[in-house]
Amino acid sequence: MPRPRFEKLDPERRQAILQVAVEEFAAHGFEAASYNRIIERLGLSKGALYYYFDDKEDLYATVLKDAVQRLVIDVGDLSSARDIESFWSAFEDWYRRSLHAFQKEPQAIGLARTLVKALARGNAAGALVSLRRFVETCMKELVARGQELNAIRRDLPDDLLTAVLLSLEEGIDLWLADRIGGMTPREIDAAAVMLTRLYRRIAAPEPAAQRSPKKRARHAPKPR
Amino acid sequence: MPRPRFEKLDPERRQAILQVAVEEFAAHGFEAASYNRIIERLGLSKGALYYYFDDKEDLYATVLKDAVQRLVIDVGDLSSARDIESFWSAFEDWYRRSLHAFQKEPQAIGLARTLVKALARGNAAGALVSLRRFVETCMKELVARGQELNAIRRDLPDDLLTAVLLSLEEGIDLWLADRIGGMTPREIDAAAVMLTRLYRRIAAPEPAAQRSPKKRARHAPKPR
Amino acid sequence: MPRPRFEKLDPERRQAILQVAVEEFAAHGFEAASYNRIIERLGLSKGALYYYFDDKEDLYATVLKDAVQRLVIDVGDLSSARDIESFWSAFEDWYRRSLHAFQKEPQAIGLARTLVKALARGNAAGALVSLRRFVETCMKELVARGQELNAIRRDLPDDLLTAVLLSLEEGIDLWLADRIGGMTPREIDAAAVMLTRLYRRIAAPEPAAQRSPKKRARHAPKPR
Amino acid sequence: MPRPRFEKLDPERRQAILQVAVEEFAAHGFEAASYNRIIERLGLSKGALYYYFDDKEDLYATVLKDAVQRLVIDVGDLSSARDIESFWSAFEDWYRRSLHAFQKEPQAIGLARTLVKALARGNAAGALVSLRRFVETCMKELVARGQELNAIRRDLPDDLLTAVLLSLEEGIDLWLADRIGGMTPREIDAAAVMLTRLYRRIAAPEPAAQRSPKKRARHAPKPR
DNA sequence: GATGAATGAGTGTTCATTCAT
DNA sequence: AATGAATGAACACTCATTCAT
Repeated sequence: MPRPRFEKLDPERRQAILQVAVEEFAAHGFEAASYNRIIERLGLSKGALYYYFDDKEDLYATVLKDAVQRLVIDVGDLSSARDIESFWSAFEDWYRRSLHAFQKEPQAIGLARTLVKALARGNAAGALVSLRRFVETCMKELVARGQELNAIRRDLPDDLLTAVLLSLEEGIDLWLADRIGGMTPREIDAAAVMLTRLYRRIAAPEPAAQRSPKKRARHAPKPR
Repeated sequence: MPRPRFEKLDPERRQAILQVAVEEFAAHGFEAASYNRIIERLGLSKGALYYYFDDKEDLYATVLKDAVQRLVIDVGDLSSARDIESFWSAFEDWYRRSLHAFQKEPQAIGLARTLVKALARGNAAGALVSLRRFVETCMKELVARGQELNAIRRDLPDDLLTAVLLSLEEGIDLWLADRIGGMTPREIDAAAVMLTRLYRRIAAPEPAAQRSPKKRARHAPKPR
Repeated sequence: MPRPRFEKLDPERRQAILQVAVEEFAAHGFEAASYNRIIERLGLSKGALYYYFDDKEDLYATVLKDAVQRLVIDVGDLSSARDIESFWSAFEDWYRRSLHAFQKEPQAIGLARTLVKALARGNAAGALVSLRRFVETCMKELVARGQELNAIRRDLPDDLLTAVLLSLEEGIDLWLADRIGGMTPREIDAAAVMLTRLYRRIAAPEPAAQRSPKKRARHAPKPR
Repeated sequence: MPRPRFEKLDPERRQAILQVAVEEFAAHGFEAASYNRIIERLGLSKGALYYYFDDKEDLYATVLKDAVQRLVIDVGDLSSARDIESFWSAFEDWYRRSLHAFQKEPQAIGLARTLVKALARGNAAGALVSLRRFVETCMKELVARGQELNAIRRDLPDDLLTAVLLSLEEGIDLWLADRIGGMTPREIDAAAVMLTRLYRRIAAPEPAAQRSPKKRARHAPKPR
């Protein structure tokens, strides 16, 4: 399903194909992207791309997987965190490195924005399935680790927390897309701090236990 | 521009048309929705729908406007708030009433999710323009009022705050879409409280001034 | 065929209908003109125009006939001409008066341009037939009278002469359309003179007999 | 833009396509011609013609360019003319050769008639642009050369002269369309002479200087 | 007399995909 | 291994015209 002999292509050609595909998918999303347009822009024959990829979806999945591999490297460090602050500073560190990576290919941000929608499609039947599993796994591990350390709340339904974090990412990406290209390294560092705090705001546990119980009761009766 | 003689149709027929259109747009978003499919599912002839609507966009705008009128009633109460807590409790109240309204037609939540994307299209030239202006105005007034009362932060770039709030709404809608249909009134009340707190988390000002400055400095160096 | 009860309408309403129709046909020609657009712009019901006119073609024919009646008044004076010069000066006089008439409704020039093409259509089956006969008759009489007086050549096949004169009119109309609106009465008089001379150039007999016979023989052996 | 891989088709097939397209465009003009009808008459699938041509306009432009290349060969000889008579006899010579060429594919005359209208369309944005430039250049050079030699008048506004010459061509083409197919070579030679004289009548300078000034004044007061 | 809802074939164009070579 | 010609359903949208009321 993924891609049979695409791997054997010389890397240069391979990159060229992925590059054009990234642009198309980033600009229009999966559904509205045109396989034909990609082929045309690449200047290769109609059958050629079908020789490398089963499908529009297969190409999309490949593009995504490639981008993920290049950009979202080493999320794993988070597992070394030992308390709340070290968890979030590890997150911030990873996020900062990610932003720097993204700055080098800003159109990949557009790609990331399409991800959520594409994975949500019920018909993500083919090649996207494994990618979705991968993303979900990463997410779950990150959340689980955070919850272990009391860095991430437990009071929200799991899928709501997930949905909210993903959509937050989407909104941030939308905002970043137009700006990251023109940012200085300094500004990117600052953005990483600022945006991490956004994630933390959403994800952190209720302050209840740490503050006076009265106060919490006053303005935020517990859900459910 | 909006819709010429559609108003005069007997309400039953009118609702039937809007109902099918809502389903299509909610399921696929504006771009991917098929005017043809709507016609087909309604069982009427090709030109018939064009007799009522100028355009695919016109139909979409009509569907949206109709939904907005039925569902997003009286946001205005927020302006009566006098301090932070009354602002958020007014918000919560409005949100709860909205959720109850949405429960009666759960597919409208899908519609709402398409809104942001559709309005973002630069070419929202025709019938959507006034709707976009309306939504933007509402949003701005709400934020402005909140900031006046110190209920909403001022430290984020305006457009980032907007983007984040809108995407949060999208994520919540996605989560709600599958669930709201089966909720009891009680559960809806609880959800309103819980979700309002999510918005508040994102939107509230930094606690800095109210707490000991050291604490803030420890885990959240100010952005920029 | 022509139009059943359209005549009974109060003149104001009648003129309004014709006015809009003129604009549409002048702007797009018969084929590309849209009956629907005319109806829409008039703001009346779909069936209404079909109540007055059998057909798109019927409306077009009516519009033309009306314009002809208002604008091409009294060509008849030409028959009073007694020699070559008086023929052409009568022509010039008529042409000048026509131009002044056209200046008051410049869009009618656009209409005139569509005439030739529309009449040429083999399928001018319906209402256009009588109009075509009328135009042809006028033309024939004018040419016949001119030939009687030796003001118009006899050496060309009849239909070629006709075709050439009509197309000349078309070219001139095309040129006039953009300009006549902004002309002073003086300029219109001058244009009438200039343009009459164009028609005369094409239509006048070969100078042969009046000049030395050698010259003619040298460069223009008679056709057929 | 023009046509990508259409050139590589085996000439037979290529000609078949162009032939059908010529017929359609010649019969209806660009706007009213139906791309669908062409496809249908060719018996190929919907997308097939779009494989060869970007557009309806692209097909039309291709058809025109092809016809121009085969038919309007070597206008250039006119530049060798040294005086009035040699200018017009060169013109006549070129015209005769053109007519002989046209006789072999009489429907191309219908095509030529559509040319002017199509080029006049303001939106001749795409493939037609270069063709329009070519035609305009030819025309301008011809007129300029004629004026240099005093073979062509200078007393008319440029655009009027152009409009009149083009429309004359249109009228002549209309007349020729039905007849050229059945003409003998002899008749074609005669027609070339006759028609050249028509062009000359329109285009030649006023005889003023050669005759007594009184005479001219009598029947033709100068325009403007 | 007059309406206006309805028709359905038509327009040009794009789509992802297949398959004989 | 690779091509590129071909497909045909789908797209949004317009057309002149009809007919029950």
